[in-house]
Amino acid sequence: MKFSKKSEYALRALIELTGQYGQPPLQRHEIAKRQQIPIEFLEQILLTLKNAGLLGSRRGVTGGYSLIKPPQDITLGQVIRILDGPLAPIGCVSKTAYQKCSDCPYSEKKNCPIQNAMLGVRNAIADILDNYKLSDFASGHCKRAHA
Amino acid sequence: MKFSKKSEYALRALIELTGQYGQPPLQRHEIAKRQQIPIEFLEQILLTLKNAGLLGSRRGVTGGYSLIKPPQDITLGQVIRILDGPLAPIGCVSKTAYQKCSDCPYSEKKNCPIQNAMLGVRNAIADILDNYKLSDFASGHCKRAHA
DNA sequence: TAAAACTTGACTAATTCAGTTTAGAATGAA
DNA sequence: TTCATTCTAAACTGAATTAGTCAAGTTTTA
Ligand code: FES
Ligand code: FES
Repeated sequence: MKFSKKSEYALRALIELTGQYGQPPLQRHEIAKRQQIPIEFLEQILLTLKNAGLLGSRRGVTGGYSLIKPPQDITLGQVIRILDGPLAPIGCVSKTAYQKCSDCPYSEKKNCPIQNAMLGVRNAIADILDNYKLSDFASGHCKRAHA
Repeated sequence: MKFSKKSEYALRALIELTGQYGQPPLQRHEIAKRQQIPIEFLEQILLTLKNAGLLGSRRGVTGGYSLIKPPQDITLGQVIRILDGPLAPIGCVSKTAYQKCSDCPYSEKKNCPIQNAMLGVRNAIADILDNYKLSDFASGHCKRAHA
């Protein structure tokens, strides 16, 4: 149940880019240095985020990466789904990538006890991550797990 | 962020064993057949659960596996931790297997925005799974993610 | 005693993870 | 124009994990 290093690095890089929002682009080597991320690996991650439509980039000597949308319009849920896939702990409760459990004997009858439990888990995770925005990073804001 | 097949099979096997609690042990081939799990793989899982103190077993012709504790004393959290390790999405928010983030620049100052967010996630997951008992499976009980 | 059942450990193929390498294309300063 | 700087794209790698499989036991009891 761990997030990959990619997701972690992505979030760390996005913290830097959030701080730079509205200013000139930030270069990969600057992000890598500040966050201690292997630069070539970071590159891969930034490209993925760019292709997913979160970042823009400019080449050449004054180039770099920058957020393409305001930080309050990007959620942690989006970022993590891009790099790690669906949030759900099991395919049959994913909203963004549902997959029927081929071998679960309760699958057909829609009364699977495991599905029941895991749906709660997936919703709890998504409720937090889909409401936590990049802008909340800057403010040190902390969403509560349960009121 | 997916659970492994091991955890899934373990829970499915435990549903069967919960139904059998207080009665003679259930044999692995019976569990495998009812839940459509490859028998040698199931064996591995049952052994792990046994070594973790959840199951007992008897050998020989009338043998099999059985729960060693009442179903209301075993939580999904316990089971999943045995097979998949800690529930936390990142080492620095795990209560059962804490690990410092060696390369996170905020790690020292205890003001890591990622840690903040992920602690919420880990607590939400643990709140559900550590309160969901095997006995809740039988009753079709569904813990709500958020009141 | 022999069949049925659990026990142990090693083995494997396929995939994923974390990262590296290589080659190329755009930008802008000299 | 030329050239260093920067991003782009893809293939490549070694280690670890996943999901099983296999073989050779030991224990129990009919
Ligand atoms: S239907 Fe998905 S685990 Fe049962
Ligand atoms: S301290 Fe763990 S991610 Fe920052």
